[in-house]
Amino acid sequence: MPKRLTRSFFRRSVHEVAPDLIGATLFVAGVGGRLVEVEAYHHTDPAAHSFRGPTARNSVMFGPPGFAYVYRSYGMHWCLNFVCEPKGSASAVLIRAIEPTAGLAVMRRRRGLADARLLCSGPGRLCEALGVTAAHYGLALDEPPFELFARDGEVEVIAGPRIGITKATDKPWRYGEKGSRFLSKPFTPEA
DNA sequence: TGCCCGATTAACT
DNA sequence: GTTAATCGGGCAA
Repeated sequence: MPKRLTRSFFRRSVHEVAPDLIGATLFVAGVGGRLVEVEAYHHTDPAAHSFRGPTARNSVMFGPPGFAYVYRSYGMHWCLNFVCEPKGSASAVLIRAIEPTAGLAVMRRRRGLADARLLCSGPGRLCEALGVTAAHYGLALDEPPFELFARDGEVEVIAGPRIGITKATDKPWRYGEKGSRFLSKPFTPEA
């Protein structure tokens, strides 16, 4: 039986937590699956929402680790992050893709899609499939409706440049499960 | 107050 | 490969 992840799991460097999340299991109200793609955002990183200091939108990032930071992207999608590092570090991990394992019927209905591969393969897509909205902003990740379990067994983690950003694009802070069919985009093979 | 643009997605050509 | 959809945050004025 996989071990349940508690808040202390997130009290480490975002660059340690992010790869450790690959292969972990996330459920939101019983719907979810295996995390196969995440990105790390440190407060010293120009691409991070917390880079310019606290605002109404990012305030939860400046709080203690183990809580959900949810924001609206492009005026139409929700994106889910896990706050990491000791309180005040304002660093978080963006959840980018999930391999669906539970609640497939619910996800298909919410997404209006049959193909399991496209249900959760992107930050906006997985929030729609899991029903994540502003209502989840600031909620603890070790309490309902969230359930998080550590990865069980071996997982091959690969890193690469982050997606959809214009700053610090050279940093290899996107992490994923090598060869997964559920990534939002494949990892480019190293040169 | 106004303007620009984004940690995206789906539907185009 | 390109682009519309869609709107709040952040910064300039």
